Amino acid sequence: MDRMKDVAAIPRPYHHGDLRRALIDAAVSLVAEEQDWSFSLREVARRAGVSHNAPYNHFPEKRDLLAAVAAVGFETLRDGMIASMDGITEGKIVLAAAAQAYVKFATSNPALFRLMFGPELASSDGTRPDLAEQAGAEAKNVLRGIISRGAIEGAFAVEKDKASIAMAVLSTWSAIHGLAMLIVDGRSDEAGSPNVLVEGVMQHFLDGLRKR
Amino acid sequence: MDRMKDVAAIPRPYHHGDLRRALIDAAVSLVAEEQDWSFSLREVARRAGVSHNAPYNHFPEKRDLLAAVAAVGFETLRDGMIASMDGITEGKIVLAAAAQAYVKFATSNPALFRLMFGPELASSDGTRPDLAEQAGAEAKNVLRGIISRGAIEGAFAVEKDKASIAMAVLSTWSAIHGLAMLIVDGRSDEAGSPNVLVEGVMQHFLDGLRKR
DNA sequence: ACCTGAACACCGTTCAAGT
DNA sequence: ACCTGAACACCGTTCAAGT
Repeated sequence: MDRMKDVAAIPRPYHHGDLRRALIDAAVSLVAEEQDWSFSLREVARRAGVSHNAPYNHFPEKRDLLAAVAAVGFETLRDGMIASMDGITEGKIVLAAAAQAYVKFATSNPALFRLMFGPELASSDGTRPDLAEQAGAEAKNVLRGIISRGAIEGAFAVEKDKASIAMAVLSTWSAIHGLAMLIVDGRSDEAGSPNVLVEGVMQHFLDGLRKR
Repeated sequence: MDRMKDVAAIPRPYHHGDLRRALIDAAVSLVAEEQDWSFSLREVARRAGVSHNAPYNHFPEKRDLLAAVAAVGFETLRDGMIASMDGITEGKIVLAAAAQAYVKFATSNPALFRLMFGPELASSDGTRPDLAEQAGAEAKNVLRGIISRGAIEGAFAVEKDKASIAMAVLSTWSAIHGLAMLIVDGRSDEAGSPNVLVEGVMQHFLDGLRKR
């Protein structure tokens, strides 16, 4: 993520070495700094030290640059989830770890998280750039892997058929994603650190809000 | 500049009758039409038939107009939830009905829903305009009411103390809100209508993903 | 192929002035 | 108190031209 140093050292030729990369890096920084992606494309170009429409050689529209930023975010999110599961075998604990990583990512990168799931990436015709579409599926796939394995090993009360697993994945993702969103949006005014809240939600989710 | 011939022979007076209301109405329509709130304040003014900076007499910034739009949305959401519960007494069914209303609102007004929970309403100093802050608490309060009553009546396995109920409310809200967001964002590619998905999630949530 | 500079049609916001 | 018009400093995007 920090490959900006070597670029600055070299005297800039007419053709930027890797402008595409530099633009994405600048945009990622701007999202983090301003907690927002309302910055102008011209500002991104300024940061990269190029003219205000050099970006158009690499991204047809501002939206496409944002999609590339989102893709970086999805990679980081997926990597974080996978790393959090390392060495854990028990189904529910793997799930809890992944949930913690998910919410941790969201609270650490609130604006990026919102951008990743926002509508800004959709084009006018409703389609999403491939980059973001594909990248977005990855976090879900990690959850799917956990649920599938849990179902097969009997850790969860989920049938092994595809539809049941898909529904269980959606339910699980909803709970985690909703919590992350509410925290990021400042709508969770309960006391307690994110970790505690994740624990609480996963507890309710795994045990159910049923009467015993 | 184009002082149009008054169609209905009603000469528009220098002072608009209720410009504030007209601006909010125009903005609500624009959010629905464009599925987006990137429209300009000038466009809103045009729709209301006033000069491009008449709005500043009623809203210090564009953001404040959007906050008023969000507040309208929160009222509608709350009303929908309350109406859906009408006549139902059994705890879990009340909860399911409210969840359906919540997701129904989101899928019927995707852009408005996103605006309501988005960061666009927060002012630069991080505070949210009172309008949206207060309105946003209402949907949550409806859920709190359901959970509280369910806890007292023993419908849910939730302790009656304040902290337990607060946590249960957050868990429930997370599951419903997350599902709504994922559907609205087009990230739920499971087959099935929203209603079926809500049912599935509530089922998992109430029964728990535990091994029986 | 990649980048620049001028140009176009917009914005949000401010300000002095009108009613 | 509420509204207007001109003005300012911006945008995103297009285009012809440079390397």
